[in-house]
Amino acid sequence: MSPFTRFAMGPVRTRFAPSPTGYLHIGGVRTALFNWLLTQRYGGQFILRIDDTDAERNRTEALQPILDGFKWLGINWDEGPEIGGNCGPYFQSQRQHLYDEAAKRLVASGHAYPCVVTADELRVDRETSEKAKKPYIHRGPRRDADPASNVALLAERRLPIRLKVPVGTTIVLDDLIRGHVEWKADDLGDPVILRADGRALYNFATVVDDAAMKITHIVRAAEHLSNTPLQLVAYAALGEPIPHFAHVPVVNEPNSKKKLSKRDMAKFLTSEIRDKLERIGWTKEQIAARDDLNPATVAFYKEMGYLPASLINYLARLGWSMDDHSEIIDIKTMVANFGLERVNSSSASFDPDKLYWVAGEYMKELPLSEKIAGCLPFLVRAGVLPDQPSPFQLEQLERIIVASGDRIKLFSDILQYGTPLISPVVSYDEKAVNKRLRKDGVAPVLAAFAEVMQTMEPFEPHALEAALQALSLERGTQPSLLIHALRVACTGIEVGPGVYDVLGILGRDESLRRIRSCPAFI
RNA sequence: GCCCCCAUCGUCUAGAGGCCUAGGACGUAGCCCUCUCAAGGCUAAGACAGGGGUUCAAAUCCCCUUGGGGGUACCA
Repeated sequence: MSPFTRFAMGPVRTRFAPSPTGYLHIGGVRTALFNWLLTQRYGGQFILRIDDTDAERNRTEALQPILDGFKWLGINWDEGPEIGGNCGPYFQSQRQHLYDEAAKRLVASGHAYPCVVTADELRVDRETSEKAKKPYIHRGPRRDADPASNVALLAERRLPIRLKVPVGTTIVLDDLIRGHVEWKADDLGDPVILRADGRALYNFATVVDDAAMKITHIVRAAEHLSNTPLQLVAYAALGEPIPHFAHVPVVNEPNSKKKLSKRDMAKFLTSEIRDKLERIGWTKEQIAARDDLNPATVAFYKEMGYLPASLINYLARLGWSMDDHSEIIDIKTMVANFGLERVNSSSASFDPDKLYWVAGEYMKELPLSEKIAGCLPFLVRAGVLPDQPSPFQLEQLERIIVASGDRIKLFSDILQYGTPLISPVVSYDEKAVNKRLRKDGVAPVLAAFAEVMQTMEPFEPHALEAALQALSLERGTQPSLLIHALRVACTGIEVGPGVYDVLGILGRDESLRRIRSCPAFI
């Protein structure tokens, strides 16, 4: 029976189990996305379960940024933090009793046994094997003891519990992405599933929880493939049905075959990225105060003004394809076509350039009102506009955004195009001034055009263009001479929207003021 | 060391034995459009890791090598 037949027979239940680390990692969210897409496609539930068993590394406040990241992206969960569900609690730290109970049950049934070997003895054994260049496979002395005596032993001493790997067998997995994989049980040591203090180990807790939560499809990063045989043994010992597994390829660093790791995220906060953040209004102190502001996290893209749908689109295409040509795939189409059978099995490098392009494609389609709403906070943060802009300022912003057109790919791009028009020119680009203003013949024609502007009616782009063409013809100069001079005079820079739009947005008085005080005349 | 996974342009991918002188996309370069920058149009460079098989035929199947990754924990 194909796994896809089984999808139709009951709801698909998938889960994502992040640790509360304070940020949502790009690689993690991609895995979560595949889980979510699967449930959207086949109908089912996506569950968020918080893996907070590692007490030292966990802060409760560190969960919020993760939930915020999912919310921003529109990846909603059907069960989990904030909303609960029938299989709670959804925090592993609150489920210890379940792991404890399950482990004891396995001892009683002879599938597990208490470990009487001390950590020191284990270390010595391991080193001995290593010296002999032999793999170390641990089998504890109580392994073959009578289950009842093991139970009795546990009643008097607190000991770690190990799972019995069935010797002589072959453990097989038919992974939905990797295909058929097998391991010889004899290559695997008996793993500890419960520490002496009762805390469960990952490989056991995850199985107990996935079984209890009736997870049908375990879609997780490929780095967990090696954990799977042990987990399969645990399922069998527990007498639980084995879910489908799909190991998705990991996300690599840009232009690299190295995994995009949580551990060395700091290195992604390059000076270039710092500059970018500062340019959009972040102070050095604010950047330093947030360790999640770097390109390996979802929060970074939110702060840079990426449209969430564009990140989803990019991440889905990283490792998955719909067909041989589609790049921009809206969420509805994605859901309707998503399937594990078109997820690649090799790892993929994260490409910021392509993401930027995707972001631009989405921005092109965004309705004007949403563009304005999205850009505004960036201008406010940078101090270009007040918290409560006047109707005039809002109208001006709208005209700037319209005039900027496809130049705005990220909301933060408004700063590059909007600031020179909203704020007074504080500095002129030296190169632009030399090239466009301090040039023979520019000053007189600029002055003459200012005269025309003074009285022309109406003061709007079409009329301005006609007037400029007429003046250029009359004086025998190239229109472009005046056009370029005007842009630099009015904005200080050489790039930006069409110059007639620039003048129209500034208005007659402001345009004249800027022209008359520009470096062409001093 | 041992076990497992992966391998097509710089990057993301298409390709399930003949449709492949390997297709698309991002990026790069050039040209066109043009008041600059974007956007758009056109063009170019650019890949089957290597070696053996199997087959009339291999990017596609098998084996080996190489390279990358993961595991080998009382981490997750």
